[in-house]
Amino acid sequence: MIEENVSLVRAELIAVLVALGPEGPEVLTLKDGCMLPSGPLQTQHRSLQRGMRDWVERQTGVRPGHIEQLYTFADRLISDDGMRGVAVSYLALTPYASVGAEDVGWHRWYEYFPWEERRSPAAVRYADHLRDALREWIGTQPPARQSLLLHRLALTFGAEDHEWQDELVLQRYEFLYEAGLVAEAIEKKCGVSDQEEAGAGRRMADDHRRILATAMGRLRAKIRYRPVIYEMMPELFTLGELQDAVEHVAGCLVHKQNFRRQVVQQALIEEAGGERRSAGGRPARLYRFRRSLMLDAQIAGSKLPVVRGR
Amino acid sequence: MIEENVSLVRAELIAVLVALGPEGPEVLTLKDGCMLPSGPLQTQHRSLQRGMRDWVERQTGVRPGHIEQLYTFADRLISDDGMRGVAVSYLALTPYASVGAEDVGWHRWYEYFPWEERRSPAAVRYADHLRDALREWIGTQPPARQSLLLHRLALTFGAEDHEWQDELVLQRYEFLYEAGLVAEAIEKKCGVSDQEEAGAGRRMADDHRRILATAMGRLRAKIRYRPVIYEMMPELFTLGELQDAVEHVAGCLVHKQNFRRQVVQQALIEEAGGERRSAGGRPARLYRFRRSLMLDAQIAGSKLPVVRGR
DNA sequence: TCAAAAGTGTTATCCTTACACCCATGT
DNA sequence: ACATGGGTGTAAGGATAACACTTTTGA
Repeated sequence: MIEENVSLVRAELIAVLVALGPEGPEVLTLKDGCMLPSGPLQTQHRSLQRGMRDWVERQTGVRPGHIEQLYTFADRLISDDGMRGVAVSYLALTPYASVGAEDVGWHRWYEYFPWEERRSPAAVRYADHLRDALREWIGTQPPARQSLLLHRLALTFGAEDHEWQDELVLQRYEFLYEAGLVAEAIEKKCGVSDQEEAGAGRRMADDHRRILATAMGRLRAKIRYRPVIYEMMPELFTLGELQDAVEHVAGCLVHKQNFRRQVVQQALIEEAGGERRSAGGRPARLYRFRRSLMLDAQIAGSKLPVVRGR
Repeated sequence: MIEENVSLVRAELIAVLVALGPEGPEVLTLKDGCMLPSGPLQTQHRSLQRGMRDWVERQTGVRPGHIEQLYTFADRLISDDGMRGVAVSYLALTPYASVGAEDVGWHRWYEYFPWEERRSPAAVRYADHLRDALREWIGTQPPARQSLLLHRLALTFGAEDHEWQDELVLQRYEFLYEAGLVAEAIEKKCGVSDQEEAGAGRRMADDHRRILATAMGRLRAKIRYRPVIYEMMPELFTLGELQDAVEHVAGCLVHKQNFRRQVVQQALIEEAGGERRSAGGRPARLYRFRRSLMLDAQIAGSKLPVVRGR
């Protein structure tokens, strides 16, 4: 019954698990930071999502919480066994959990995308440096393409009265890839991987870093209009910690007073009673996310004031 | 090299092509309105998107314009040949084009989701009727579930000071499906398809109507913050026609004066010179979308004032 | 002359932004 | 006493919603 030309494929499931570590968002990886948890769809898997959960738990012991499909793509290359692959990628958010297994661990996502961290002037300078490198590369391109490329540069990296838009993570990564400024592109071209070489940011296997970029962009876009940040918070948290979480994910600073007001106005969180004392400063009240409103939260949406300035 | 348990699957590509017909949005269908264009990924296809385009053009002769991936899911059932399927669905927008082939044609999407058309009081009444039917069904459910279901009803169908949200197309369809109020669910349960029976809206094969609902929800959400509506407009159009298009897609009315002002402020369109005279009334100026701004449009976004009231 | 649709201008309201300031604690 | 982070109030600015009104056509 199988028609001519119809290719059977192996379906690969790839997961980007994100949690908030002590110093910002981290991704769950295998192979010492080089791979995302992944595995083929198996016969016993009753759905794609189930299959993904299964692989993540088997490989890392971590249970994904909030799950969302990211993107599906076909492998560029035919693998050894002549079989083609279709990869379905997922984003999953979870509270921070320790992992035991060998070679499995959390890595700060700004290790992979250092130019996306813009909470300090030094970090912004790194992005500026990359923008210059890109501009230089554009100079080497056919003149006819240059004006379009420069425009694209302005839109993605913020220049000529365009603002830096934090959700364009994938677009920036792809631009750097095209310009040969990330390790994966260099290897693809030269055939060699000179270990820790010229490329910007830490590399990953295959197109896993591309998938990570997709996840990051999606998450940054989403926290602005859906209260997904709470999926990554511990049971109890202070408003300061919540703000910190948002700033780390968004990669930019937030106006404190307005943030607080809007968050409490949403009424998605409630005071838990009790406070947390940190080193120096007034103790902060503890809050908890109102789980009973999960349904509303999924549907209704809520915007966080991710704005400039402290 | 193939491991135990690893299932090979056939990858199916499914397309929802939407265009604006004379009386609102229409979907491109096969089999006299019962199926979406679709076909398996083939060896010669260089990417999923390419494969989808290929099938659409082969089956219908129509060229998809703006394309966007919707969702990927695994078939619930194993098909005759014991092979499992993974379906990747796409949304594509195009200007209205006539089709020649047999059994191929455009169908108004409100044929499939009559309750989503809310531009007239009569149409709103139909949605109200369905809400009542759902409430009745909820009464037959286990008491423990009822309060949750009622809450969900309020959120999705708008009740108890919740507003009707036009982008929740899928959530509403799924709710109706669960309650056995659409034809597909009735057939699944009884095993028979009594032709044009009790179910609300026109039925489709398999879960194609579910995919259509996903597409509709996505499109409705998107026109609010990205100027995708222009992908469906003809080369030249008047502001009135543009507003009509938005209203038909969103399924609700828009404030005329504010719509116009915001649209021209966006500066994404330009006057084309010349006017169009319709039956009665002052002739309207013609505009065209500034194709040179496509790049900005894709990235920057632009919001349309989709609000209540005429 | 009237209905119908295009097009312009102005006002009220709300939400966002920004700033100024007080409070409680550790050192 | 003062540095640090928590917490509150309030005024300026901008975007949106709503309204009233003029213009140009066909019947």
